[in-house]
Amino acid sequence: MCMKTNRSVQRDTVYGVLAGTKSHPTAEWIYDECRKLMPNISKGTVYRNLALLVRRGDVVKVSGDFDSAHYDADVSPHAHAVCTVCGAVDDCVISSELERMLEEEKDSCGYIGCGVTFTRVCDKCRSKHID
Amino acid sequence: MCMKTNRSVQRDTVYGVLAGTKSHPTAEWIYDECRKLMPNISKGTVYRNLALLVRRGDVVKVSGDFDSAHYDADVSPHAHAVCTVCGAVDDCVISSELERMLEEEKDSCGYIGCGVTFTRVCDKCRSKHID
DNA sequence: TTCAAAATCGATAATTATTACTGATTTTGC
DNA sequence: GCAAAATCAGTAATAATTATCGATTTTGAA
Repeated sequence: MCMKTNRSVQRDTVYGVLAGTKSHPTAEWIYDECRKLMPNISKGTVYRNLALLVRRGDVVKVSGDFDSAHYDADVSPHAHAVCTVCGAVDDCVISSELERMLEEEKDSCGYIGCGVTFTRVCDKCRSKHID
Repeated sequence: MCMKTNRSVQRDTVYGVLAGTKSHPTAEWIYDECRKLMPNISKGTVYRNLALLVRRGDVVKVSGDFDSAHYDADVSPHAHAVCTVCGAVDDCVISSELERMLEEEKDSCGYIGCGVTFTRVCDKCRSKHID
């Protein structure tokens, strides 16, 4: 059983599904994927374990404006780009200089975490809307 | 009627209430305040106008992890500090150097907006939890 | 000013995401 | 091996937000 998720095979599955994608999925998507591996896992179990993993710092919720929460198993400091049309979330490489400054700001003010979210219209949505 | 909100007195009220506070309130709080000024404004009207003001760029949703959305009439680029215990949102002064770098990143990548959210335990919550 | 078209409203119903509850099952640590 | 603690599946409940709809208000051209 995975070091990070020990004590339940369901928790291991939830974490494994999330860690295996770069799509920053919702709880619903994670639930669907988990059911492919473990057909009668319940939605409550997915929510409960996601909340626990977030509490433990093994998973982060993506900061942004969504109808439903998005999760990320990559807890290293990095920014996200969110499409204002379809809501898709992508990782966003920022300069190490900017990253350093954010870390410094965080540490000097005693903050726990920092989320940076840029908004945009993604390529897919832009190519559809040829206004 | 206000330049930014024209076409409806209800919209003007919603915007006025939001612009008159620095508390980054939820739709529910805004609704309660609006009712003090206009007792039979409906909740749907508050939600509809907030969504419209966000679409027009006169209001922003605060980026973060909340049970319900928080709004801000200050659309200038600035960061927020969110308490992980009570959810309170405060403005967060960041260095002009950091602000400049975020603007640069935004512009060079063609992003529309940028939200920076630090997490922390606020003074009020810290003083209660003397663990 | 007048009046039809467009926008907006209040009220309420419906939807959706998330959380809470419960008795059964699994895991842990002695 | 076994009792205590943790977790589960399933389901019910809650809370935030959106959709609908007939009535009212606002707009803009005649």
